[in-house]
Amino acid sequence: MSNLKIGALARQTGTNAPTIRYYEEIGLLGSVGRQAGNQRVYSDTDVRRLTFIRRCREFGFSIDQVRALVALVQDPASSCVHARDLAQEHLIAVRAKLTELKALERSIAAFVANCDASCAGGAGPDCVILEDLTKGRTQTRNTSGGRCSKTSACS
Amino acid sequence: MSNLKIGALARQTGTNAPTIRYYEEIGLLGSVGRQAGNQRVYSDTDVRRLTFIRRCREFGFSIDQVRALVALVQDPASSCVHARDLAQEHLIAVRAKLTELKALERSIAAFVANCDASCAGGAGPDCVILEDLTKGRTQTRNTSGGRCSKTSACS
DNA sequence: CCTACATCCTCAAGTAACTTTAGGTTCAAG
DNA sequence: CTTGAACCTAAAGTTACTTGAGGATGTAGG
Repeated sequence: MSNLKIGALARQTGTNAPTIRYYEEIGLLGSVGRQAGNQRVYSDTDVRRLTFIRRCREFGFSIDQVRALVALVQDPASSCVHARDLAQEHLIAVRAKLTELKALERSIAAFVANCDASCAGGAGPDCVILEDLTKGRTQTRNTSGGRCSKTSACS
Repeated sequence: MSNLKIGALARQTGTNAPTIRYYEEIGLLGSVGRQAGNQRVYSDTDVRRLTFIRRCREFGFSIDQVRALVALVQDPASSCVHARDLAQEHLIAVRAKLTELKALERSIAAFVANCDASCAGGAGPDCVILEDLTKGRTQTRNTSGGRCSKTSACS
């Protein structure tokens, strides 16, 4: 019953105002009340609903998944076990992404380390590290055999 | 000098043919030769270049960053230290994302665990776990106090 | 040589989840 | 009563592609 305008709702939920309008447009927020001057008015219910939506989005759920979750919360006949299952499914995806990202982190770190070790100041076209990228996986290479090393720069 | 057609190049580099055409369109692949019948022909140089691009993309570099890296490799006056710096910058972003994702994983896992512990079979609207999502951070709650628990389902 | 059929071509539109821009109205303060 | 912040709608832009339509070309078998 706080009767917020869109700016206040935006601040309370950490959402941009256009995003809030967008959520309304795609039917995530249901119908919203209006003031005399056609400006949107939001209630506590709306605050809770948008908070829920934002949290789900932070959790990495897609808009469609959030739509399902919102329906779930609204529907008296639904079971929260369903929500659990959605979350479980999503957890698996997150863990896969996590694994990928870890591998990525190692690769880039290795790339940077290789640059530091064997390619300081070398020229682009002859750089052995850049060359690696055009071939197989970037991997730790022996620092001594490079064409451009600290002791023999290639430019 | 292998004179590949787009399909072969696609297979060799793990790229869809339309994506290759798209890269050409946005200027990532430069100008490509054509056969008599107007079909694209690719050389070993193209294979290397596309491989480089794909690897960079796998590394999570944006198209614009890849464009910079490609220019870097092409430019005889450039230094590979520049590439290192781009990578270093990207590494920081990846690590930030990694941290976020780890927190996310913990949150979702906690959510699922909470569901299992205190909300099995409960109805959506009354589910304390779903309710959590509309409030503060999801956190470990005491399993005994929930309104819908294994021993007292709420539907 | 002719017929399938795979592969290629271009151009246009679709995708997710918003953000940005343009041009105009309304509200709150002084 | 005026000024400036906040609001409104509608449309286009963003990223990195993917998908689809409709037609041309290349190749293998008969």
